[in-house]
Amino acid sequence: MTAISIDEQVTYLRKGFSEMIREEDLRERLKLGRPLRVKAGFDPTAPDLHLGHTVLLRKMKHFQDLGHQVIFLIGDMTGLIGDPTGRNLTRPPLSREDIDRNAETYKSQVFKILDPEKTEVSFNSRWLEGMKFEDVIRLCSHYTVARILERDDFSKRYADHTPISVHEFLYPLAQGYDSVALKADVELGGNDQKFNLLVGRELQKSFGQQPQIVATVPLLEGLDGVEKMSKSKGNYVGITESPEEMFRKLMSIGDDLMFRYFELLTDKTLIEIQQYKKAHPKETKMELAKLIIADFHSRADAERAASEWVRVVAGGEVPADIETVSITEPSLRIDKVLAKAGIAASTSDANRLVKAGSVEVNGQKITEFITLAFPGEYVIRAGKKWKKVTG
RNA sequence: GGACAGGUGGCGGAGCGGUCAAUCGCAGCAGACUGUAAAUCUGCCGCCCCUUGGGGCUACGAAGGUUCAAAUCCUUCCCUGUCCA
Repeated sequence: MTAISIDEQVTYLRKGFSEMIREEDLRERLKLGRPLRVKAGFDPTAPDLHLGHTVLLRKMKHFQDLGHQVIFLIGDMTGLIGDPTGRNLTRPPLSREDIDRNAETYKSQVFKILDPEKTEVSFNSRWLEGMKFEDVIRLCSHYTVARILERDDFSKRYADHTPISVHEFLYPLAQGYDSVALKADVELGGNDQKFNLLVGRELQKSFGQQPQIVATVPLLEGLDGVEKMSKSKGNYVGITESPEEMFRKLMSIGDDLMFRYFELLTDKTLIEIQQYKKAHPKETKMELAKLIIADFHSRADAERAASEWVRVVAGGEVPADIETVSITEPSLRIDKVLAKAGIAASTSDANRLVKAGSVEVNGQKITEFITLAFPGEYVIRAGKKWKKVTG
């Protein structure tokens, strides 16, 4: 990897970024011939990583492929503030316990993509926690309110009369200071992080360092194809999910979105993706799902998930891995069973499902409030939810 | 510190003493359709009880109060925004 030319390195790294500030700087930095310190910060809000995170992780991996040092920074301290990016409301701050637990989850998951040998895991509380109020004031003096307000979500919220708490202004400064503390050469982040990343450049200059190169990846749209993929929106595919679950979720995306996923989540070239556009959309989508799943499980798992999907969703047959719920009562009316098994949110909800004629017991559609006797075993379905109930 | 405006279901947003579990839009769920999805159409969309239609309970920032009756009126408090200082 060391023999590779600067041009080749830049070409390899540039692919997949939506913006790089500035490519000339990266070129210069690479000429130093030492491993670059490549930082990417993660807010410890998501207990599980999802495909949206992997767009960035894949780029981090590319730096590692070229021998650079990646710093996986967990923003445990800034998590206490709550990143205002992309929010039109103030985020609720996380508790210390939440943050610690989430951070551990991160660590256990990122190495599905990153090379542990070339990854340094760091926490920004290491330097932020010890700062005195005086230090904070001094840090704040490096930046002006007008410049902070340049950030579009702040100015939008301000214009919309949506509250902005003063502490939220500290977020970009803290994140920028992380780059100073880490002496970062490069910082990677999502498009929405551009402002914060640029603050890092400014602060590094203030602190007498060479400003970091900033590179941003596009934000991955969630399964709905509209909002960005996020845990809280529920439109995500978690990287620890089962192959079957991933398959089902990926097959539910819109046709346009699948090409976007090909581009950002697989190693297929743009030319190959063009070819896919001519193929059958369903077959293509299945291929996409298999490719993605193979990254986190195995090719065999992916194939298995595919055939399971064909059997269950296309064929309407009973899924292989349905959850079993046990009932202790000697007999229970169907609406109670639905609620108890988690198929319906409440018995009222179960009521509606029965009346809507969407409940099946052992393959038979039911229209009346039958009572199930236990001990016994029933396979119950309503919509896409299946449960096996025993007692 | 002062003056004004406002806080309604996951979100947006009606209602302004009874007919309000609360119009409507979005989101969500289910059914039909299909190449999976989307789109479209239909139904549902607080909780509990009996049930193909009813009954009860809890809700409209919080707490009190007026009234036969309040999301709707009064008081205090909390929160948000705007303008002035």
